[in-house]
Amino acid sequence: METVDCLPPKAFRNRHRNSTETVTHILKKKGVRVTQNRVDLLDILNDAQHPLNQKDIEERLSVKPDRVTLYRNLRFFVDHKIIHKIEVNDSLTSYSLNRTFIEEEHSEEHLHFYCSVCHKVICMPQLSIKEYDLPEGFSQQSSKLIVNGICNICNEEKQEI
Amino acid sequence: METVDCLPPKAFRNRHRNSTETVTHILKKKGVRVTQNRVDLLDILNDAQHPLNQKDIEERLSVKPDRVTLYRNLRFFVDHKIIHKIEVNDSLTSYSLNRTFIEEEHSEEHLHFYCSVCHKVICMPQLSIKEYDLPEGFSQQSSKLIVNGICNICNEEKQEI
DNA sequence: AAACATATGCAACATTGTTGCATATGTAAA
DNA sequence: TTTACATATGCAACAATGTTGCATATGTTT
Repeated sequence: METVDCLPPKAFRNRHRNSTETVTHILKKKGVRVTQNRVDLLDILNDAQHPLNQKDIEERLSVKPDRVTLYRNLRFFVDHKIIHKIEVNDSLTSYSLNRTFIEEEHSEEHLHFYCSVCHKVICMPQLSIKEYDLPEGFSQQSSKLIVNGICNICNEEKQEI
Repeated sequence: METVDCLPPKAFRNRHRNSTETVTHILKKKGVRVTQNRVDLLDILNDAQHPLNQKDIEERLSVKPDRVTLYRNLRFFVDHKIIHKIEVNDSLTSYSLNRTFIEEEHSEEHLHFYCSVCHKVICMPQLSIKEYDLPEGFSQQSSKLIVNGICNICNEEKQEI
């Protein structure tokens, strides 16, 4: 079972003043090259409070690398399990830092919430995906659960109107 | 909560000799135009024992309509809730006839299994998606659960080797 | 500082989704 | 059955995203 944990634990968030340091540490630990593009990309994902899609990331990059480079680095990080890919729907894929890698602790596969109003993806590591009794002969490798709905912030705004 | 039921109930499968008749009936009941393209498309989905992707469908069509027409009709049927769209992952979308529409009965949203060996999507209407207690303020509209693994047939074949 | 493996940018192409528009076809009314 | 009209279709074209090959730039190790 693949492990996923996309929200920064509080302890972790406060411990590191300098995101770039942390991110560089991750890359070195993994034994891959530390380049500006990669550090920038991971910095952004490290700072994010929820998963970001490729556009979100591009918007936040001060120095924009070639589209292909960003694409390749995202794939590279996914392959190296440094970031986690969340396929929300046909046309939306989000990415988040895989913090289990840093924390050396494991969390179950969990639910991802997609707000149909603000289109944010919200990671809910506290909600593990429940088990299902598959029919005889079927074996499970991984699972993904996307819940569509309205998030707390958009629900509040709706009330105010 | 959207209702989904992709596998033909046995009673239903045996009742109709002529798929085209059934399919024409569906279109008429919905009050939309009955065209050859649409009947062919629904025929294929009606005959299928598991959800099909656009390529699967194209392969089975004896008379191939324009790519755009197939695309438009798939979207049209999804909008009219005649077929159900299953977004398996980034690059794979499958479609299945929405039999709840014919049967006038409802089933909960359920699990879809994706076999990583044969790449088939298998519908498991007997496994309803379990409920989750979302955090305060979040409301749920729909959900989708894709379980990746190895299906019964591919597991059997693995044993034989 | 040199040597080498790898990351990057660029050009190019593939796939899928999408729109506009002229023509063909299904359907309902005469 | 024919006519009239709304809608479905095919075609051309374009957008977004994913992907590869290759020359050049950069990082890492010695």
